[in-house]
Formats: sequence, C-alpha cells, structure tokens
Amino acid sequence: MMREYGKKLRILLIDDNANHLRGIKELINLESDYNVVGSTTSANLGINLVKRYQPDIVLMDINMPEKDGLQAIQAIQKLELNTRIVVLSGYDDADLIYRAMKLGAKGYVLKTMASSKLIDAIEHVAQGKIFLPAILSTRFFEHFQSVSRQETASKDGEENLLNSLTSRENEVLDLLTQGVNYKSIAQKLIISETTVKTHVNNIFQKLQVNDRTNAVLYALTHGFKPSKTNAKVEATAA
Amino acid sequence: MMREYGKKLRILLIDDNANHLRGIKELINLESDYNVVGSTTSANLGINLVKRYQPDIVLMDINMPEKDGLQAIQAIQKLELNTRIVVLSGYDDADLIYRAMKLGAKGYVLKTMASSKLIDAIEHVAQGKIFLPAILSTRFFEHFQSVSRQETASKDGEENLLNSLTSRENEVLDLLTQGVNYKSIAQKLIISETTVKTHVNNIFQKLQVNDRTNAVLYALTHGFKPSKTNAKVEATAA
DNA sequence: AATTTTATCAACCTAAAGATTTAGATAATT
DNA sequence: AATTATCTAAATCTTTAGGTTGATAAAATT
Repeated sequence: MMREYGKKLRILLIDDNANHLRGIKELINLESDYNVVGSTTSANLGINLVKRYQPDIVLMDINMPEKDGLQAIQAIQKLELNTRIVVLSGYDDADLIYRAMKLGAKGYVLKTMASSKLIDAIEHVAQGKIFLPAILSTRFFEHFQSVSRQETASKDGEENLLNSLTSRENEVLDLLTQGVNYKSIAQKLIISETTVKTHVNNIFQKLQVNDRTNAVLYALTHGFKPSKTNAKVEATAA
Repeated sequence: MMREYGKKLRILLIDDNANHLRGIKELINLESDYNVVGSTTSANLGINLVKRYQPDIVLMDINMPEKDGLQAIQAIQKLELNTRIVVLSGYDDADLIYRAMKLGAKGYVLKTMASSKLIDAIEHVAQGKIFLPAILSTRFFEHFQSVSRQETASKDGEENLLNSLTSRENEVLDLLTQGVNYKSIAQKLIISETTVKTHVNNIFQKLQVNDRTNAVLYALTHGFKPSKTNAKVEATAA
C-alpha cells in the first residue's frame, strides 16, 4: 500500500492542543517532505477528516484523563482504511501504551522524545513496521505479560478436573458450553436423553458443580478445549 | 534483583543442538564476562538446572516443530524465580514470537542475527528491559493486533443488546454469570424469587435467549461488565 | 479370568427453571 | 395531568433440569 515513488506521505494531525498542533506541523515541514493534509483539535472532526482524506498516517495525541484518543483510534480502525496510526503521547503509562497498541496503533512516541524520533516513527510505520522505542516496549510487555499471567494463573492448580473427563463427556461438555439442551444434545450425539443426563451428572461430579451454568463457567475459566468429534452447531433454540 | 557491583551475570544455556551449545558458550566467553553456570541439550534437565542454580539469565533455544521450548519457558516461569529468559530461535514466526513473549520471555533473538545482538539482548534483559529487535517486534504486533481484532469483532454489531438492560437487570445478570440460582439471587438482592424471575425473563427477551446458560454465554462473549451495587459472592451452592 | 472403566438406556421422581398474566408503587418524561 | 419506564410481587402453569437406582455390554486393565 505504501508510498509510490515520488509521492509524498500524506499525514493528518490530531491534537487537542492547538499550540502543539502548530509546532508539530512546523516540525514536519522543516524536517521532512511529508504532506500534512489536515490538522484538528477535535477527535470527532479528526475521524471525519480521516474518512475524507484517507491519509497514510494519522498522528494522534493521547491524553491520560480523557480517553477520547483511544476511542478515536478504535473509530479509525473500524473504517478499515490503509491509514496507520502513530500515537504521540505525554504519558508512558503501561496500560495506556498497551491499550493503544491493542487497538491497532502502529507506533507510539513520547512528546518528551527528540523530534527526530517522531520522524523516525512515521518513516518506520509508513514502511509497514511497528515503531515502539525500547523503554515503551518494556512498559508494554510489563502489562502484556502481567495480563497473560493472570489468565493462566487460574487455569493452573485445578485444571486437572477437566482432565478427568472421558472423551464422550468432553463432547457433552462441549455442547453444554454452547448452550444446547438435553434433547438437542441427544439428537446431535445420536443417543438417548437419559444417557445424556447420565453423562452430564458424571461431569457435574467430576467438576464439583451442581448445574449446567457452573459447569459451563468452570469449563470456560479453565481453558476447556473441545475434543475431536464435532459437527457444527448452528441453532441453539430450545 | 540485578547484578551487584562486581558480580558476574550467571547464565544457563539450553539448546538441543550440542554444537550450537558449544558455539554459544565460546561466544559468551570471548565477547563478554558472563559466567556460564551450566548448559544442556535437554529441556527437562534444563528446568532442573534452573531450580538448582537460579541463574540470572536462561538462554533458551526454541524450535518450531517440537514445542518443548515453549513448555520449558512456562515451566521455568512457574518457578517464580528472578530468572529471566532470552529466546534464541531460528524462526521469526509471528505466532512463535507471540507465544514465547506471552509466556514471559524477556528477549527474543534470531540465530541469524549478529552475535553482538545476543550480547545486547542479554545485557538489556539483565537490566530489566525487554529486548525485541524491530523486525521481530513488528512480527509480534502483527499477531497481537490480529488476535485483538478478532476479540473485539464479535462484540461490535450486537453488543447493543447488553446496553438495553436496566441497572437492576444488570445486577441480576451479574449474579447469573456467577452461576447463582433464583433463591440465592433473591436473598442477595433482598427481593422475592418471583421478582427475580421477572427480571430474568426480561433479560432473556432483551438478549434474545431462552435460558440461563445462553444468557451467561451471551454476556461473557459480549464483554459484559457488572454494574455498581455488588456485594461479594462467596459460595455458589444450590 | 476377573475387574474396572466407559458408554449406553429405562423409569421414576423432585426440584428448579422458565412462561404468562396481572397488578401496585415510584420515578422520570412528555 | 398523562404517559412511560422501572421495580416490585403473586399466582399459576409447563417444561427442563437434575438425582437416583439398576441394568446391559463392550473395551480396557490388571
């Protein structure tokens, strides 16, 4: 999608501070040959400008307190254009970096960084690369790995309960986690409803629960993965 | 936790290829002042050596086909030591990088990279930083953002259904997603069981489902977040 | 060969869940 | 003042869900 030879990179600036906006514009005009196609202090207006001009790069300011910036990133991503977003922020907060990248930002630069970093970021991102300086990368991964740890932590001590299920019980539990009732499970597995109940009761005992909902909740929070034999389930009507 | 002044970094090497192992050992002895406290071609043995020597850094080889390496990372992380893992891999596969980092690796270097990169990586990671070269960082984020897109994609078109719930209905749904039955919900909210049923029926209609399980499944797969008034729920016994 | 595990099913029962209708009391809105 | 939304509740009913007992048969284990 990138720059054809001789064509200038088209950039849109969004920053709620009009002074910053002017400063960045000057910087880009002085230190690069990019074409600033627009600039605005309003996130909402910015989204409309992205639609209209479809720039290569959006330089997006993000402030901690108001999370307009993150919402704007999400809105722009939803347009599914070839526009890439570089965040320019005053905050190196791990969660903020994490969320911006999660929403699809391709670069993240701090306002306190040398102006050459900003040009670097735009250049890298325009070439399809991610630009995240080492310090911010470390911050990002602090958060990312912390989230991952929490996800796997619960699946640890007790997930043996799921391992005690037979393959048939796994098939039944799989259907339970799709909200299928006894009758439909019986039809899908081509066994009688009583047999299904027997399996379900055995599942309950093994998972140490008393009802469907808690069995499903247990399965979902302990990394349940369906077994092999699985015809697709379209409808879930009772 | 890091290196006290004058103390050498203690490093353990794990690589299933004995030749590589020797090569890396020599490299480290030549180009750094680190102390290689052990080296092994066996992932399982490696884990035991980590327990015994508690090195500052583990240099871990990862091969695509066998995923022993990833499991070894997980096993070492589970020890909860101050040992940091640097991956040395022949593959720049996005998913492999993603999973290694997700499991807690602090650095990732390709075998094809200059040997100085490896020393760089160890040095950075020892200082508590993340080391992920630009190319690999881009690969990582390809995968990370792709996963995030999929997660939010389903929550998009229809999540309005959850928005149509009243605050009381949200409280009831919150308890439903914890596997609480009618009687207990009534007790917790200090209302009659009939009232709970009324709320639940309204929830079903708004979420377009016919039973608890599907209501819970809908809530969980559409980013349901409980409202305000929530006394803690300890037991879930029927 | 004997035992245990797994998968199957019937028949019966209780308890819980879900559906429906009607209605009173506030609170918010028009 | 009138309407609508929300929360509450009773009464009644149908339908699932869940529990229990007992039994058959093949497969895997000991």
